[in-house]
Amino acid sequence: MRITIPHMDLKQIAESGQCFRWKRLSDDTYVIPGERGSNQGCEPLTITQTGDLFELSCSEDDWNSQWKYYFDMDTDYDDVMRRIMESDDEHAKECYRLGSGIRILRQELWEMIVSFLISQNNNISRITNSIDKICEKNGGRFPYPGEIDVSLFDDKSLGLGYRVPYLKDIFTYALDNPKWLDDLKTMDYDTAFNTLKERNGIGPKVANCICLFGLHHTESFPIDTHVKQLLEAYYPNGFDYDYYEGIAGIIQQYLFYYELLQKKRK
DNA sequence: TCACAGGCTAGAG
DNA sequence: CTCTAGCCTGTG
Repeated sequence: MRITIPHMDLKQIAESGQCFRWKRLSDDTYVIPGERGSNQGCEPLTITQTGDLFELSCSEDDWNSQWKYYFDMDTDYDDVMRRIMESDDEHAKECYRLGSGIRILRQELWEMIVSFLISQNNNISRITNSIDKICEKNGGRFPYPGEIDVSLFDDKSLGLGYRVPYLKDIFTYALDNPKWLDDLKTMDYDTAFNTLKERNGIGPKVANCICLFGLHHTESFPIDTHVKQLLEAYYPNGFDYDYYEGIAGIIQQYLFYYELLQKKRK
């Protein structure tokens, strides 16, 4: 099927660091795994972009029942644009010019927890590599609690390093506490953040990433080394979190993406 | 060789 | 409370 979608750029999303299992076929075409949580067994989606027109390999029913939600079509990105343009935040405006096609995908919570646990003190190629290999060991599907033996993480070829015990702990905990994931989904941002931080290997940065990308708490503002640097460079007097109430996390994505582009140029 | 990469933990002060 | 060494490991 075909559909026009505003404020969406596949390359920008793919490089914004929120998804680790998109397969790039070209700058305009990506394959996105279909299986996610309770939707396991669904076909992967091939999506091609031409301007704001998108060609998708799924049916209109699949779009309405699943992918439309995944691409966050129920968030008002026109309003986000307005909030930036009506501000006096010149740096945010500049970032928005380059990254206005970024959306906060509605990805599956468990996959985000595991992915961002692996992401700490790590680089993108190693993260995707580790996740790919873990999925390989599970028949190409992302493993859910109980689906795999946690001793699998000891395999050195996965390149997980010191994060191995974190992964074993979280898989064991989620299996022993089957309500945990669903409970997280009902919590407000602060409660979810603190509940996540109770787990071994989840600190403030990882917890915020899970809140933003796994629970879609768009007020969550993860601060990694890059964001820390850009805040010091562009916001010496402090970032106005209050002005961006409710959408600071989306703004963070624009700032972060811009920062990556600048660093790539060097 | 050495710093660094989408950080966290534990221990010291 | 804040601060920081050490942690796995591939990359430049």
